[in-house]
Amino acid sequence: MATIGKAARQSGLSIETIRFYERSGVVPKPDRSANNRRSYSTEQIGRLRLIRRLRDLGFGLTDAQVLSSLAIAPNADCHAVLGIAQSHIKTVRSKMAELRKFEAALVELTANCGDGRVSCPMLAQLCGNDS
Amino acid sequence: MATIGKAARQSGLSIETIRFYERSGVVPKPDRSANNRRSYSTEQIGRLRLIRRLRDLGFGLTDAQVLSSLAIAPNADCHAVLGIAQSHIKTVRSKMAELRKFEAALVELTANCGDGRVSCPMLAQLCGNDS
DNA sequence: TATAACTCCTGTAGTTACTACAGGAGCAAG
DNA sequence: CTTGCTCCTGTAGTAACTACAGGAGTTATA
Repeated sequence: MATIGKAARQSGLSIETIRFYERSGVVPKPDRSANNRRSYSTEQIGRLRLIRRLRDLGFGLTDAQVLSSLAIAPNADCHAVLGIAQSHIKTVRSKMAELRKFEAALVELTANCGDGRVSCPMLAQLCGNDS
Repeated sequence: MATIGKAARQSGLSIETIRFYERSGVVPKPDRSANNRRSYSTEQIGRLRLIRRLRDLGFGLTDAQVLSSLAIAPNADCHAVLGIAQSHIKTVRSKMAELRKFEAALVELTANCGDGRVSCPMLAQLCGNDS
């Protein structure tokens, strides 16, 4: 059984984040030791580490909570996992598409910019009346 | 001079968003008509529309505020505009790189998933102790 | 043994960029 | 005279933390 500091070091999360996860129900409340300190088992630390990895992959906390629950279920439903993961892949791809559009527009807008003229062609173009 | 509803329709922002921009100092407070209603000039509506377009390009509100101020300055400093825009392009590109990493990892993790096995290879891999 | 340094506790407020009310008021049409 | 439209202020909620304040217990050193 480890203190929250050790759990933080071993999971890669901060102490504050672990307390926040507990407060918002992402992980179950751990036991408390005699002096009211939180006490984590290796399984619980593993769960925290899994959640950190899922977050590192861009999953939302809700997904991370569901997936980490599925991970400890004895007969984890792989199809449910796959569904969440594929939906997340779709989200990631549509965000990438959005960013690509941003980039193209920005590169075009700034193409004529900064050549020493007084008024800015980028803002001039964006100030136009047509949508 | 237009009401906030008209300003919203003409700028593409919602009424609530315009009030929020005013509250947080992104745009200056407009005049009020006799019955305490906000009253917008065409210049102010243009500024709101510019801010919406900058937001649509992914600029943060702080950048949008600075850029929309530069837009109405008589001798707008094009280099300042260019600096903000290029910094934003960098941000967009690094976010894209991050998403590409997410996508690659997710595709790999889910490659062996969902073939009817009982335990999930994706979660099994993420539960590992290394890293 | 005293004290300094460290970790832990609870609770609250701040971040970004809004969105969604609650509760009220002025104004026009039926 | 009531219904409906727009407007007003103010507050609270969203995602996922982060950063304290203020206090208490624990450990290391002088």
